[in-house]
Amino acid sequence: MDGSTPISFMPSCPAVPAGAPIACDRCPTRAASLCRLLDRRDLERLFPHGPRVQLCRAGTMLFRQGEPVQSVFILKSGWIATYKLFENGQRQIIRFALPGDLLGFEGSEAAGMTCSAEAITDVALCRIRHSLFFRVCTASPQLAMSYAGTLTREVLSAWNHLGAVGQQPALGRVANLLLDLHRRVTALEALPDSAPHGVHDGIRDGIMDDIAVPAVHLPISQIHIADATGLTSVHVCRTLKQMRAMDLLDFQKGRLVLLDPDRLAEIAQLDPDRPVGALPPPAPWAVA
Amino acid sequence: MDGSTPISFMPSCPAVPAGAPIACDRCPTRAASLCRLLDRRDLERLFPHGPRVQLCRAGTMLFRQGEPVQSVFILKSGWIATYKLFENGQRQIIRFALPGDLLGFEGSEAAGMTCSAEAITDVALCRIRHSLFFRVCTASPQLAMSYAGTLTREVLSAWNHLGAVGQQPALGRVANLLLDLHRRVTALEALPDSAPHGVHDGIRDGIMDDIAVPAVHLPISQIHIADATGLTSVHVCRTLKQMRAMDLLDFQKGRLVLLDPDRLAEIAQLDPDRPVGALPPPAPWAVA
DNA sequence: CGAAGCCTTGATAGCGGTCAATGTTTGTGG
DNA sequence: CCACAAACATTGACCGCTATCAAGGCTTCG
Repeated sequence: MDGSTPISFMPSCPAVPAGAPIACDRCPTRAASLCRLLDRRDLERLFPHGPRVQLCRAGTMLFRQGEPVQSVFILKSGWIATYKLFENGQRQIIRFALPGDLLGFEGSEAAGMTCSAEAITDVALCRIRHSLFFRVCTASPQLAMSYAGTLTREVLSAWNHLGAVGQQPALGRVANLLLDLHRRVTALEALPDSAPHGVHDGIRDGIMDDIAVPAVHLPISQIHIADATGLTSVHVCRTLKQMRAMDLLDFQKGRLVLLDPDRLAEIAQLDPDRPVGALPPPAPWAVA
Repeated sequence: MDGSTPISFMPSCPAVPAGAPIACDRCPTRAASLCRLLDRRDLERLFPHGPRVQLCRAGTMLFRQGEPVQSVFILKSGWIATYKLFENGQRQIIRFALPGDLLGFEGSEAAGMTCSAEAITDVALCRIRHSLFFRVCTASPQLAMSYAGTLTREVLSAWNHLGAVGQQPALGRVANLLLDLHRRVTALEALPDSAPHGVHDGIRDGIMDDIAVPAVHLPISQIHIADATGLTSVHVCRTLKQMRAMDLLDFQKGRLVLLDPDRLAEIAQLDPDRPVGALPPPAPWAVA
């Protein structure tokens, strides 16, 4: 591969013009511990010609259920949904990937990819061939354990999701999902050099609280919520209406405002905080 | 720690009398790739005084939701269920751990354990302190990647489970679960030196098939199935009855017979095969 | 301005939950 | 060996949460 050759593996994915390569310590978001742990040697092995970023438009399929395993992706900006399709035409959204998250490990040699991935917004991501990624991981225990940490967080998240979908009524499921997304978006925005993905308005509401209630932007529709929670969009609409009436939260046009976080947390029964960026200590070079 | 000191971290867990320590390459089951990859040096670090096995009675809690993270367990024999409890008293079984499976990574420093684990049958397991486990993994990239492989399989399993619970009706959920367990038990029994955990009867049924239909033993109740699938035990009972009437499968008193695997697979829409023991190439010493 | 996609709302129906009673199995102690 | 209790399985009656169907409104975009 030549450093000046633009990568283009999908028609609707215009490659970034191969100019100044975007180094990973200039990563717009550092949510993924991977980003924190990749040292220069790792980087050189992963990106022999400098890391490059691909851009994809909203709606692009990054991979499809059943395809052979090929690449892992580090999401740099934008949102991606992974989901399973069923024969009756329904789909289950498995997870929402946010900037810093890792994708492409949702398969095995034997079975191929078990999910499809679709860009919800325009996205930018780094693509790494599986073979290369695993070779580098195998050579760097720190990186391997960082990868393991990422996987662990995905498992915990999946189990939380499973608990909500399996045992909670509509109200709890929606609360669980929105609270989780809110937490993640907020954590992203708190990162030092993050691009402003969310809208902070500092709205004050009727609640007798001395702190402003911030609104965050979630680029998802009620249909996404429905497919993620195992409900129908019609019922999600009714549930959101109910939550508004209960002064729990307000979600309209992608604007989420938590009106009563405490009561919401009780309803959602979300796992306690999993700090997004705090788990592994940052590598020495990343501290500077 | 002295090699002759029996480990006893739970009242109802009689420690194995410290006799000949059970080496990991004598592992009764080798489902976990971890077991395959642990080389002698790893073993010595993990078990400075020789690996030992603890026995626990059915019903023992191995860890509880909210507890601080302490130990990792490699299950040697028996079944364990991990689950989340909700405030309304319901529980969601997250997964069934079978011999060879790894437990104890279901938490983080920040949040503690996010699940509880209870022995369904009498079990035997190796306990490893977290700090030690991660130290050894960090020192051995192969082991770290093996750990990552285990985590990946857990993620894929969780996502499959999530898809079933989120989008499939009762029939599909039960089919999905039983098919998955059947596959795993069968894979275990196929291992060279596995203890006979299942009952092979080679029953021939009305189906015009030239191979006998084997029955496997699943040590779970309809209540377990209900808690895992997000149904009630009453409805699981009805669903099993229906499946019997449809000549799909027969599950009674822990005896599972698949009568029509093809139709079942279609109903379950389970992910394609994830070979349990086949993923990582066995370490050289394990081949002998 | 028309089309497409999403949101909203109402009416109706069904899957699966709840409640309750009974049967079956297993284990324990007399 | 029997009595009894506990846990699980089974069945029926009834109900509620959520799906389905359908129609109309709102935005966005070409």
